[in-house]
Amino acid sequence: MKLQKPWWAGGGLLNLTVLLSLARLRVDLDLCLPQPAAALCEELLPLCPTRPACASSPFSASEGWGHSPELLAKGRLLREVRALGVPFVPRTRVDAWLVHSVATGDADGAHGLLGTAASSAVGDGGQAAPAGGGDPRETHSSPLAAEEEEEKAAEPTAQVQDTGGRESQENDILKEKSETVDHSSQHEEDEEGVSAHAKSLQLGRKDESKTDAPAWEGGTITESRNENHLHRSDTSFFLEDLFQLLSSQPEHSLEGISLEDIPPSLNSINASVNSSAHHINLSHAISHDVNLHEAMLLCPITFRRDPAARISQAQEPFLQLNSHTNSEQAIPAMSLPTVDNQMRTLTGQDLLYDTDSSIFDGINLMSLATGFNPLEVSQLFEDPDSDSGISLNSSYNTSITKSNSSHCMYDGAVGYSSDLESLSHDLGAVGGCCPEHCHMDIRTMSGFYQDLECQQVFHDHTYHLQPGVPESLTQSKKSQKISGCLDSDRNLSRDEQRAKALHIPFSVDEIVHMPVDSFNSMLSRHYLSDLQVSLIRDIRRRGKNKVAAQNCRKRKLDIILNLEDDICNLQTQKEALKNEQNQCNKAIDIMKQKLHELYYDVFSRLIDDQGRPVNPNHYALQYNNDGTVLIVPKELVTSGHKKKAPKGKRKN
DNA sequence: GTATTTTGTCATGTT
DNA sequence: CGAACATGACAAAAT
Repeated sequence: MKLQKPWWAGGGLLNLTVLLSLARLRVDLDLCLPQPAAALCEELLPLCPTRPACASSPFSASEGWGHSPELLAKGRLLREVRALGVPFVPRTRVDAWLVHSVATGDADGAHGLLGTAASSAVGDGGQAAPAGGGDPRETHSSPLAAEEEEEKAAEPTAQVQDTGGRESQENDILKEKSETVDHSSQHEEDEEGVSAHAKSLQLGRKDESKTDAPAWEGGTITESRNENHLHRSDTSFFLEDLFQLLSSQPEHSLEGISLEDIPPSLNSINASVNSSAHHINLSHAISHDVNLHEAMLLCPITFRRDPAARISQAQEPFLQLNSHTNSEQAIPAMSLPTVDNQMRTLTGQDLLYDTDSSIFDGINLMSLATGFNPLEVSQLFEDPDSDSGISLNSSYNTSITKSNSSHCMYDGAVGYSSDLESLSHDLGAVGGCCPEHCHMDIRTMSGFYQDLECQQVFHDHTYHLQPGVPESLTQSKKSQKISGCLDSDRNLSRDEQRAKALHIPFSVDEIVHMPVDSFNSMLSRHYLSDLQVSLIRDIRRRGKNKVAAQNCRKRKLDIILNLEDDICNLQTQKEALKNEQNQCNKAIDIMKQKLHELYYDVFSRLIDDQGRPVNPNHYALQYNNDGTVLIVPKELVTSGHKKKAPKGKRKN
């Protein structure tokens, strides 16, 4: 059951009203409806009057809904609901919404469409309510509606105080609406007869509202709601809920709540919403479900690592708001003061707060629908290492059950953390190494938490941290505290640990660096077992070998560095030799050129017997050892037959 | 989670 | 021959 990314996720306008309602309905549908019905719910989403696309005037028929294809499509979809076999029961609120949606616009079209949908429902034996039977304005005209209005005017203060109050109020409103609908329905019963099924549904709704109100006081709001959601098996109920929720949010917006009562983090959302959709009052939505996950998430953020966290300013009101909600419920789960729990919670905060708020709502609503504790579900998202919700779930259960036994606090967290497991592994045994340490910490912190008992939500498992302490410091202290059990042993080398285990009365340094004579005399002077002597010799051997290895590596490194230096020197030398070679080549070229010029100069001065100039191409100069120079034909020179020039010319 | 570096250790050879 | 040392190889820890 995974909430897919919806149409609103990418936009700047976050319609929480629709978001929350649809998220819940999707959960419900996924749980209870056949798949086509859930898909149909998806199809119905765009029809939401508060959707940004038509949010400019959600209930203005002339702008958004009068003659709108959405309305016609809605009628088509209503027919499809029935065609899918979903026992859709168009109760008065659905009809009321339809009528209300088109009341200011094309009433005829609305009635026509409504008649189409309703008649289809009637044809199936469903309860087809008259179009005007459930008109909210008519409902409000009733005495009960008047009371509702009065309550709405009188209750904002209570709504600001806690989210549970808002929920209970909402439930009261729903109940009263249901009762109001009942009144109208009873009139309809006389004419058309109300199905017992619809009655049971309404009774179920009443029960739900009855159980919800005290539920939060008892700290089991999620459980009660879960039960209700799980017991919902009638799909028509949810389809009606869809329409009801799509339509009722603007009507039931809690006008008494000002934006100041909304945390800044949500005010920003509200501001963006208000900027583009003036008719959407998000107060109701915000006070409805968001606070549930805020209650679940914000309290632990007191210890957030990042002081610049964007929610830091919003925490305090929620701490007070939600502590009532969770404190009683959370106490059984509080006895998990494990480091890893804290880490998980904190990292989970980071994760969760960087996550789209829709996921929170999804979590929360999933929890409502599936029976998971919100914390439990959130932990599923908290654990970055976990790829299995099952394992987390089991871990959670383990921690709860074991912590209830009030034994060593570490017991409850055994299943939580691979880190802790590894730590325990390194310790040999956490409880074995420093149980006193752990219990001492718990005892010393108990007073602190008694002070915070009514303020802190213990659910977050971070109660063992002192607020205000930066998490980085706390983490380091935590790791030090944990490793403190180990430090005495863990900082020792293996040989030192072995020597300590065998109670060898010498230090490793002594054993290793002692001269051989002293070493032998030391062994002879002390009565040592063979095991001890063997270990001492091993320690000495390993210690010396360790030093030797270090020296060897150092030496090797030096050799490498020297070789690198040699390479550099040789490269420099090579470059110098190359330059020298180039200079020599240049000198040779110059000399060749001069020789060539001289050659031709000599031939230019030579003449043969007839007084003609000697062609240098046919003759060459031959230098003899005695210093004489002969003019030799080239063919004789090349053939190796060195003969004196027959002409015996001499250089002038 | 992987790749690289550092470190400790062992086996073996040399001095 | 034994001790000390040197060094390659390997694995574990650290980065």
